[in-house]
Amino acid sequence: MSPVTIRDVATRLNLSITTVSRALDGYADVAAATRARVETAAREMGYAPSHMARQMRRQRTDAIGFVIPVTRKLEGGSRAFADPYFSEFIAGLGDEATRHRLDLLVSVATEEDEQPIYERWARGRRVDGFVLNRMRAHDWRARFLLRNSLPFVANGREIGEVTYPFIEVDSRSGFSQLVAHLAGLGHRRIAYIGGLPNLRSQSDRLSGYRAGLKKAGIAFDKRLVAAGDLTRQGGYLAALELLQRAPRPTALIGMNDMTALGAMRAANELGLQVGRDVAIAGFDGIDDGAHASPPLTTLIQPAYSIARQSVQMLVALINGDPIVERQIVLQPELVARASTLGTS
Amino acid sequence: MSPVTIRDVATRLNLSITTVSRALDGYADVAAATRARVETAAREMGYAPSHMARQMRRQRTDAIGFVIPVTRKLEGGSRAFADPYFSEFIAGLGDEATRHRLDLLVSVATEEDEQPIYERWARGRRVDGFVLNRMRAHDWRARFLLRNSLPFVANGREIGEVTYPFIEVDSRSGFSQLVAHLAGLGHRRIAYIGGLPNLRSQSDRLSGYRAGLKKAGIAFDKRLVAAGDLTRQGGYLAALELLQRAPRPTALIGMNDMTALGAMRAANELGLQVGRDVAIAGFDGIDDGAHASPPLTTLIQPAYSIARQSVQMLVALINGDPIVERQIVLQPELVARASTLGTS
DNA sequence: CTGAAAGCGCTAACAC
DNA sequence: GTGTTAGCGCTTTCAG
Repeated sequence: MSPVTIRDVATRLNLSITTVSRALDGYADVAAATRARVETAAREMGYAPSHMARQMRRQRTDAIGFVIPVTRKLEGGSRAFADPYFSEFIAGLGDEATRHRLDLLVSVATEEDEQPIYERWARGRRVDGFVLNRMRAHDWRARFLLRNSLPFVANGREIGEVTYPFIEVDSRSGFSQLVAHLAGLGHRRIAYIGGLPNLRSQSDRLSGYRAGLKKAGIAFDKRLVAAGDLTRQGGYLAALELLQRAPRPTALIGMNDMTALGAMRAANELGLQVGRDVAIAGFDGIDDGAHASPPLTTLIQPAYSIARQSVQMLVALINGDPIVERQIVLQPELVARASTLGTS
Repeated sequence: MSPVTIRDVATRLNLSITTVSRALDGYADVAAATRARVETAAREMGYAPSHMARQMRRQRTDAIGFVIPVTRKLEGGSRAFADPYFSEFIAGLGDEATRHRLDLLVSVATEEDEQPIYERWARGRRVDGFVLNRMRAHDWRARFLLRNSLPFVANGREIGEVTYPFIEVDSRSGFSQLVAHLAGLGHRRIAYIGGLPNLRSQSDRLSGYRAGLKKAGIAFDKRLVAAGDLTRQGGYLAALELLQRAPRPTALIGMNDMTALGAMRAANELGLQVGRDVAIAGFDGIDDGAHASPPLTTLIQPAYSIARQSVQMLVALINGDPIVERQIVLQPELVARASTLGTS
């Protein structure tokens, strides 16, 4: 059963394919009666325009691309994006893409093996545009796409002045707030578990942390800063070490929620009760944090709606429509829960 | 900077586009010298074949489609696939697709709004094949794709004899094992929190549960069966109710890990210590279970490798290659952890 | 209001 | 070994 083409419909109606095409596309210059006939026939014959032919003709793919970043492969070569932040993000991309009748192409890659994917999609003009996530301090992807004049929207941005459109969460101010929150609860030894040093957000968050300390009149102590890798495991390991130092930190901030959840686990294993013996907070606002025991204090960044907005901007970019705001900075929302408040 | 086409390369070299095409595709009947010239020129000019044109000509999209199932929308219209099982699954699909130089098209949909997506992809011939997940007892998708002769691989299968290729985890035997495990630990009042009744896996798992009870000489009590919806929240609510009944069940089995994790939360809130006061177990083997406190006893189903195998089968199907095993049934692996063993 | 014709960029028969 | 040609299925001028 080979698929029915526009030509089949035209033949059966003794019309030209032109007319069929226009009738179906809702052009005004088609007789109402003709349009009706065409529509009926098309439905009966199960005709749907070939996407390939259409995109070939219009030089548009009607697809956007997103490469899901993963920190590292798991044992056995397996590779999951363990961070639910991306689940929400993808749901947002998918929903908004569908609203614009766009398809979403995804791939999963570490920083090491992402390049071939971007090249394949870009050079083969597989997608009309990209959404970029987890921007690095210096990010070849932005330069590459700019050079190939492919539209993209970044979540976060590189260091320095930047002309491309982005949506960013002001994590500097967020972490400063978080420190203030903890200092307000009486904490003085507040540790920080960061991430990969080349991430833009790493420097932002760390500097927010330092700014918060300063404001609270607490001296920065670099021994209270540990490196994670944005995963639960990374947070776990870093916290395990931090919490066995003397004097022990009384509060721990994870660069993201997964890190903080890992830290909670470490605390548990060391027999410390989170919220009472040690305060722990994260950043992202993922569901798992809200459902952890105790529930995790965090800064919420609205992944779902950021994703949707990103797609909206991208669509405008692709269509050459004017964009109201090209560079958006959102404020994260501090949600204090039992992991720092101690009440359960 | 309009993209460079095969014609540009041909013109510059005074060759026909045919020769260029063949040189680049590695055909044997091209002079070595010519091939070298072509390759150099192509590289210099930054030529890459247009994917659109190529797929148009070959009548292949080189893409496969996967619709991520979500149980329901979250508040505010947001819609995340909260189940990390799918993160792993997608990573598997993505990796294997890449290995075959295929792209992965994804969308996120509830059972109510999935249909337009399948139709769009199928009718517009947007993908070469599909991977289906969370099969229902009666699943229109299988029938639809069969009717449109579009290749697909199912994870799980409908009720009754089925001719299409699938990969399935024998959850019936898994749940029977799980009950045996709990009965072996002395439990007699073992509750079960299920899912949506139309899911094939629901009936399988429930019947595995009943088989396990029977083997252990425990009478089935329908008051010990509650309905969840595969989400943490669903498990939480169901467990809350079950655990307040008298006599209280001493063990709880969740249809999947998310359900079990929700149940753990409910137990916590009721002041019950999981592993000591109540045993809880799930199914899936997601990372969150391993990292929960206490770690969750579960049946592991290898999402990542199932996904990869599915893609392999799909590729064979698409290419018309012979398939060694069309219908694969895997055994889940029981991993007993502290949530049932009580040791911490 | 409708139709003929030109291509989008590529591949694959089929000649030479 | 290389070139000519005919499309893949559609949209879009441009004529009628």
